[in-house]
Amino acid sequence: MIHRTVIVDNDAFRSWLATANWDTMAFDTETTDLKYTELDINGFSLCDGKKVCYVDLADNVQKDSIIATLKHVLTHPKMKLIIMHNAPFDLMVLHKVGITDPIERIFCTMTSSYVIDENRPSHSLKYRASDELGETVVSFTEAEKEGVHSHNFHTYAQNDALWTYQLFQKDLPIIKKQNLTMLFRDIEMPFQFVLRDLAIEGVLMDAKEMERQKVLAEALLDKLVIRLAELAHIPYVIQKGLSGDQTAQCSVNFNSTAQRVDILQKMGYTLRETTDTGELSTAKDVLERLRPTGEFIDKLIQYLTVRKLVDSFISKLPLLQCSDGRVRTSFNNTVTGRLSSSKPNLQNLPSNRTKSEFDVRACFVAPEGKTLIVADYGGQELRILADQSQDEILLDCFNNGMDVHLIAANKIFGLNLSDEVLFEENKDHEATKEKYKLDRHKAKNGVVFPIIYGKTELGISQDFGITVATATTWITKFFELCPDVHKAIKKCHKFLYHHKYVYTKSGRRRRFERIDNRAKRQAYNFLIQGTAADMLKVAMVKLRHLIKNNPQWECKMVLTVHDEIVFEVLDEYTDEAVSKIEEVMVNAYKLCVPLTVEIGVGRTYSEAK
DNA sequence: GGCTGCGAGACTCG
DNA sequence: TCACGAGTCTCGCAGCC
Repeated sequence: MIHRTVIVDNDAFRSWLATANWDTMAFDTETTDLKYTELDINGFSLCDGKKVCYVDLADNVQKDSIIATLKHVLTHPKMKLIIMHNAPFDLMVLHKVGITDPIERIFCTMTSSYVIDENRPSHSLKYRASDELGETVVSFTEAEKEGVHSHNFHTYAQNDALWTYQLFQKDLPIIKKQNLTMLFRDIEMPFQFVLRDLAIEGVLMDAKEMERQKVLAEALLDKLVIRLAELAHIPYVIQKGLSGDQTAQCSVNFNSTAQRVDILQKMGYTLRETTDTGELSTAKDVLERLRPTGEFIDKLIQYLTVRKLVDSFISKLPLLQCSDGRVRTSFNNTVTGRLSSSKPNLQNLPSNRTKSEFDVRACFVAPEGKTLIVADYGGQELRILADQSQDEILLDCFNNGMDVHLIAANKIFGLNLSDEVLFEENKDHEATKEKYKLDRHKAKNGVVFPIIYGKTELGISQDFGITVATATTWITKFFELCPDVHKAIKKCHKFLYHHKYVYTKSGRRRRFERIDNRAKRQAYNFLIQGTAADMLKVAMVKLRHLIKNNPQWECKMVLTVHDEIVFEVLDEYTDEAVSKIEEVMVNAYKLCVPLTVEIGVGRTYSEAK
């Protein structure tokens, strides 16, 4: 039977600690909000395996002295391990109340849950407590009903620490048994502090610039609606708002798929492609095919593009800006080991490669006196492919500075290029690369990656509007060029068939219940993407130490997008930081081929990218 | 008649 | 059945009060 206590004063907390086991403690916080700038602490619970306490800090006059005692505990050399569920969050709360440097030996039971079995329906504490510990779980809303000082709330909070401790006891031996220790202890746990720092920092957003673009975009959308209505012979009205602004409205909503089908058919267009459910599709590639037929399609594509931009980014991002002007996304550690970003998703900001007048990335900026640095791994996935497959041609390319995409284009499309121009150092390389830009791009994004990840000849023929026979030749030619890649993929499938899982060189696993063609594709993709994720995590842990050791830079990691890391740094230290960051990233992870890092700097994310 | 939840379709990124 | 991974928007329908 676990001994439960509720504590409201510092003396009682100290006497609870006097008889507690300091070696290993589970810790959990209760807060008022989820974002760093907005949150305050309501209390925290601790569990040493034998007893559990909840320390109630809401409206508590002794809050400061209790936090000081907590700081003493969490930074004390006697403390060997702090266990948390979703560690970055609790670490962030600690940081907010001034406990910035707790001991770094931690165990996150949410992360252990996913490295042990990424296929669980949920890794949340409540789900695990119910599913694995057989506990009856109460929701936060239910627990909070009678207030944060109620018995129910205290019990709820105590359970969080207790269950976290019990899950730790359950997970630790499994991690050892499944050889997940290196991945968990040496990559994922140090990485929790990187996630904490990202959650604390956020990235600064220029709300004025966002608003300026919004006004322009809304005006353009109105013009487009009017023109579309005219071309389709649909009546429209212009409505005047209270502040003198105008909006155009017509009876057709061009943003509705069903209504688009309707109006296009009325105008005499023939739609052929269908969606998954057999309905007629009006997706962008369908419209692109119709574009040469006139102004209506052209304007419709433009309308849909700008509509998406406004609805998903320009209108929504300001709503999620924190009180200090920064935007704090939630980073989630997911099935492939890659991070994902939500509320808001900052990993899918439009790239502005097409140089449109709207540039969302230009709204993400460095504070006054600072510069943004964007560092990304060049050809990361292909380098990992070279390492994983030990393909002679790929190893040769990367070790001797050859342009692998141009080589692929040369082989697949029969460009008849001389061997010399394939070297990046060659004087004619840049000109050749420019001349065959489209073929190179087509080989890279349309053929090589899709083939590696399992695209079929049918899929490729549909993408390019070519015959299946031609698509088959492309695939054959690619595998003739890189036969060891073909062998590696087959080897992966064979391993998958026997073991029902695959693993990366960092020991990260992905398990499959059913082995079918989809699982085969996912498995090989995982070997590459999962390794890329490990690489990024290792690099970011090392970069965190680099930044810590150079406080004069006032450098912060503010964002990461799969193969890319964004920093802000004091203007005068930009050059120094750039060279050190590059050095750390290039040496972060050992492959059989060298890693390269491309670095851009600028006042905005757009400039630096 | 209005609200909510959900699937579909579409689009953004690496 | 037909490259992998992610999140999120709007539309339009079903079900509920």
